Amino acid sequence: MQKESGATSDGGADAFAADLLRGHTDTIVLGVLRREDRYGFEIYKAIRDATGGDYEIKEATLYAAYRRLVKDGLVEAYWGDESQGGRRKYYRITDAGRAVYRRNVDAWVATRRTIDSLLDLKGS
Amino acid sequence: MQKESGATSDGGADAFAADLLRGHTDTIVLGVLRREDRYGFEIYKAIRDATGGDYEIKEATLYAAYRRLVKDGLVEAYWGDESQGGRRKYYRITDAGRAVYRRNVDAWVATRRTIDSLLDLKGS
DNA sequence: GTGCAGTAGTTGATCAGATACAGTACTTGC
DNA sequence: GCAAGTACTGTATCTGATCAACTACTGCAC
Repeated sequence: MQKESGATSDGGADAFAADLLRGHTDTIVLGVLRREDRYGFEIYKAIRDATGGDYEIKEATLYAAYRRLVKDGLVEAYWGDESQGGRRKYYRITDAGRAVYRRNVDAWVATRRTIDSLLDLKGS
Repeated sequence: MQKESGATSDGGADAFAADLLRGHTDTIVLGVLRREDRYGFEIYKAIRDATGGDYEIKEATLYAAYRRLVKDGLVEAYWGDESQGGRRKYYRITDAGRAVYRRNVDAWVATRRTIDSLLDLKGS
């Protein structure tokens, strides 16, 4: 964060730092997959669109997250129908993934409360 | 994050990952200093106590943050009265620091909203 | 029919923040 | 005297995010 905090300088309208979501990427991906299987690029677009486009998790970041999630057994990957040409790798959340997701949501709620209290923010 | 996500394994009661606050440390420190000057260890204790003790930002993390904030001109450091023995380095927030703090709080609110919507959390 | 934009996936190098670990130095209580 | 707590600092390492590049296919405009 604070890449732009040259304090007196800096060009004002900084599209808010993506670093602020750091650590939550895995949970966000699990959250998207919780409803239905999706392929990588689709998840990328879903996240980008869900935030009105002013925010995106970079592709490289997401593909790294997929690798991590597969390695940890939280999601499973399988290739989609390639007859149409463009290959698509789909991801499916596992039971272990759902369990971790629930725990991470709880952790997020706790984190949110912690930061809010440290910044003296009560409601929105 | 997810250091403990051995999925099927892992010992359950993981005190929530400090990594989740990653990127917010500077803002939290500025938030503490916004009211009055404090010395390093005092800020550490304030954060630790404010979260009921189940969470802490490690000393090394905070001292690294202080260095960063001073370097960026967001806080100023000065040595306290050493006649009493124990040396204490106090930190004072600058005008630039207050400006960055306000911007970062806005960024945090936006981030919070973004994650909430991605995780389908409406209220608390 | 070539080039370009968009879709889709992937990798290697690098950066920065958080942490572990280790250390210095002083104070207080036993 | 010595252990525990206060207070500050530096170095090394880990990890997640990002950049920059790459492969490969599709569809469209020129």
